[in-house]
Amino acid sequence: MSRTIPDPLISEAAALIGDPTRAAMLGVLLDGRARTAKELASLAGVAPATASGHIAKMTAAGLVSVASQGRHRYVRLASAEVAEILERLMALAAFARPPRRAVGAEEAAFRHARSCYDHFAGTLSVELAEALVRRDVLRRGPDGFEPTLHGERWFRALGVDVARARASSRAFARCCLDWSERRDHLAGALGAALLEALLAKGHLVRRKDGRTLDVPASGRRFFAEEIDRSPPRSAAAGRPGGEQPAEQQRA
Amino acid sequence: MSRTIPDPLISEAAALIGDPTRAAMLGVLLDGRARTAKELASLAGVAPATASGHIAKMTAAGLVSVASQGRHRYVRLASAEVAEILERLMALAAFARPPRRAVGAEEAAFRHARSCYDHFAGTLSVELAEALVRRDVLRRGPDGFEPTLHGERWFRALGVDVARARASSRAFARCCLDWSERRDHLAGALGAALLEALLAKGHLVRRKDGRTLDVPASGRRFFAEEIDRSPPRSAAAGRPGGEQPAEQQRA
DNA sequence: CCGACGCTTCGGCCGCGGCCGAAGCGTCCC
DNA sequence: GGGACGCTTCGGCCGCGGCCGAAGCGTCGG
Repeated sequence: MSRTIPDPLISEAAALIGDPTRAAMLGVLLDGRARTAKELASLAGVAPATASGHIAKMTAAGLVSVASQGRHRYVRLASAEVAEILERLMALAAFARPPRRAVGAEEAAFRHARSCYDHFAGTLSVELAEALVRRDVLRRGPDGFEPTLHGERWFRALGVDVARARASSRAFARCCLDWSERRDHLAGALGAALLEALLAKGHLVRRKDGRTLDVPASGRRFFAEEIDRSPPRSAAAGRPGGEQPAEQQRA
Repeated sequence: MSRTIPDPLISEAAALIGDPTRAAMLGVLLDGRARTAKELASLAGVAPATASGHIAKMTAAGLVSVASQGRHRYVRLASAEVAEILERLMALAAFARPPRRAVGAEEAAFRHARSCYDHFAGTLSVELAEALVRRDVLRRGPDGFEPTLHGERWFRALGVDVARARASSRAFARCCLDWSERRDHLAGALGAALLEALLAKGHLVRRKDGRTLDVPASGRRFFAEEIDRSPPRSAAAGRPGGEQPAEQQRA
């Protein structure tokens, strides 16, 4: 019997992602930053020659894009779509396998606040997005979220250039499903601008390696303020401050 | 340097999907129907022994689930999440590669109306979902769509048991991004019930093989009626980015 | 009870593809 | 110009994993 239309399409990209070395590289790139080929090689634990081959393949398949700059070649994820697929694959694996062991402080922090490609993800980001919807800063629209007029002021007050984000060629304010939370948070150009602003204001701080975002005191104040400003939606919603309350999920 | 947390998680599932034979099987299962191991073997073009091994691996990883029934073992996709990841991978491949050749009638029909796991997808489904939103039958809510009170009547008139869909353990009315359209359509328990009802009423007819859905005369009348009942939204419905030439409106 | 059938397990074959070191090319900086 | 550095290409090694046929187990039906 003839195979139906879609199969070779599916397997191509998946086979690329499926190699552990390439997956490690993509995992690194998930923070949205660009990396040189050598950096990726050492982070993934292979020789530069090997990494080079991987990068070439992933570029051809549209998973990553490369920018030459001097004698360096900077590699980054090709698009937010790629990032989202990677996040979903993580979600799949996390729920298919048993929860293994209790989560450590490292992983708790990672689930709490991290960067996903170029925007803000994790428990805290989901709570923020939901609070913004309750406060009528954001509304759900046909293409994800949409800031209200009142909401545009909120973003501007944070230092986000809403007009520039809207003018961007990419989706303006998509919603992105969080793998650890299974709830939406703000992505797209506006999400990226928001993360940028939160970093600039020092409410979030990137760790040097990895995607985990630390939440310093000023950030804890900020999020507590913004999230609690609206009627609590349920008993469990609170606790934005602590970054390692042994967030044990699922028995 | 130590690899960051997520990599092995990502590559596991992806490696499974990445094998062409397994991808072929998953592609077949994307129509939501359960298949016996032998059927899958012949559809994927391998010996039963080979297929058996693949099925075991995919089951362990939570990609498919198996139900023994007499001497048959029925295989189906494990969840709507898996189906969505597969659809997204297709989208990625379709946009990374050039459109290759002009789309044939086969593929045009496939893009127009097909089943995606257990719900209705394709151009027509996207148009229907958007029309239902315009007519206030559906609204966008925090977890995808939500039927209005008036909308519940609409669904019931079609023979959809809304209360049962809502009681189901799975997500009630998620929105699912269409790979060929890049726009949302109705998924989740309500989406599944809707497809069921449309098939029962004869507005859609499954082809024996593959996921393409044919739209007989009664269905064409139904969709024309339901979609046109609201003001047209704009001249060109699609995003300018991915133009599909000759989206022939099947006869 | 026996044969047909569906499925799985086992053993062995084989090829694809990841890996590296060495060599080559381009860029930068002294 | 020369050397250090980043990256790529090439050749060759090697192991993982997909594939099959044969054999074994369970189920169904006459």
